[in-house]
Amino acid sequence: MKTPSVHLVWFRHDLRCHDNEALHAAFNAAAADNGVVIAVFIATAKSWQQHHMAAIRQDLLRRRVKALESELADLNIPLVMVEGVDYASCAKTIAAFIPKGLVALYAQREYEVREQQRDEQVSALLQQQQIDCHWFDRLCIMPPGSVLTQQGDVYKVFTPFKRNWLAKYAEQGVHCFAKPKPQARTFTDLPTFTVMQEGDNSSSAWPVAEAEVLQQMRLFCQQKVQDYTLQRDLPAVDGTSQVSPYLAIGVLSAQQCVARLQLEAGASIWQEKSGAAVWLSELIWRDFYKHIMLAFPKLIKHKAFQAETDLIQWPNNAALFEAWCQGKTGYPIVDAAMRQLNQTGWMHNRLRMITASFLVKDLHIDWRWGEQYFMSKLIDGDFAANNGGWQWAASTGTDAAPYFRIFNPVTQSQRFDANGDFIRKFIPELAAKSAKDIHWPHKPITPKGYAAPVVAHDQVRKITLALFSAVKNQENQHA
DNA sequence: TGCTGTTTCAG
DNA sequence: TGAAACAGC
Repeated sequence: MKTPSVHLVWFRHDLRCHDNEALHAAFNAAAADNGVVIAVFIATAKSWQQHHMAAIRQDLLRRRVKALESELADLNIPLVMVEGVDYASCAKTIAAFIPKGLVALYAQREYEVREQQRDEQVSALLQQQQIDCHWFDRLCIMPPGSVLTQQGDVYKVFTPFKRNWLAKYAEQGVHCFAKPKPQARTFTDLPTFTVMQEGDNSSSAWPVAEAEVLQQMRLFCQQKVQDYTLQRDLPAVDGTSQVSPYLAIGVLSAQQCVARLQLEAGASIWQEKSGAAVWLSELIWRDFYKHIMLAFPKLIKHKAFQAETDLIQWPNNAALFEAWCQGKTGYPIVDAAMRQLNQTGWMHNRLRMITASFLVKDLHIDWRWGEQYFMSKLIDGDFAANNGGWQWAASTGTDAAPYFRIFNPVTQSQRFDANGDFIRKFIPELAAKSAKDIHWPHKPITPKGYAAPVVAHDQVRKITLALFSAVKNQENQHA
């Protein structure tokens, strides 16, 4: 019997069967030439380590790949799970793996520098052997390059980007690809390979079955999104979608989120400040930061978008950094937030802004220290979103908060955790404090077991203003 | 999705 | 007296 043509889907950050364009295209091609579809995932622990990927995120990834294996098996697609090394060796791994009859590879494109290099190497290698590569731009809702100013430039400011994005969306909507039907034949003549290792199960609180994840997103769109505008800011309330870990590894696509939102919320997505519009806005931020990252590779090298802010000499006091990491700064909302991160691998977005502002503008520590720490702990750690968020908070980014926007951690705490419920949950030392006193528990004295404030906010904020205005003035003089 | 110090004005 | 508005950082 003749060897069938083989179509290989390479799963990376699109670990799903629904709305997977690469998988969909491979199916169509196999149907056309009477071939078969197979799939591969390559674990690259060394690269993940280099990128400071959190252990809990690595575990989520490995658990998800195992679940994907059985979901693909229902479609008669074998998923080969290889324990590789790093991005640089992926071409070698694939070369060693190439099955008999392979005619094409299908994958979703990624925009970080090393990921692009990896894909170029794989492209070159397969081209030598007359194997086609098909790359798909499905990581963003609107692919990079499709949302540009009238001059053809990449937007550097979010609001006009969003306006243009929404106009495109109004015009063309979003398309989702159906989950393929099981293929009639399957391919069993797989090469030998190093089997992927299991994770440490640290992410077990997060389900990984595709159906369950989809259901969570749908329930959010049905039941919670209408209250999102206000509820999303309260860390004590379960008012956010909680889909970020799944978007980060592609159990869900952002397109699926928008399509479902449209279905449930209808025209209210066009209504300013409706929950649907605000949640959609968050998804547009996700696109915005990815577009910016691709257009400005210096961001991947951890350079500040606003170059002059890299002239600031951050004191980088190691003891203060340690206090921040451990949640022992003496500022309850900051400490509760950091403990939530350390204990659960996730932090509420409002708290990400507060803790980031505090690290940079109260403790005077380089935002890159915080960026890396977040990556090393977050289950949803995504370079573009994390870097974008940090540069926004640190006032070094494109369309960032102005440098003089310095959060007062006590005011923020009073406003967004008014009863102190969130603080009490993560700081048992303060459990007895009243709603009034819990935000600043140091009067008349700091409770036993809780940290004294490591800095005085009203003093350090003035130093921040001076640090920034010095480099801004320098900039003006050069100009 | 800012804070702070100051001014203004109704009551 | 305190809410609201405002300007500057």
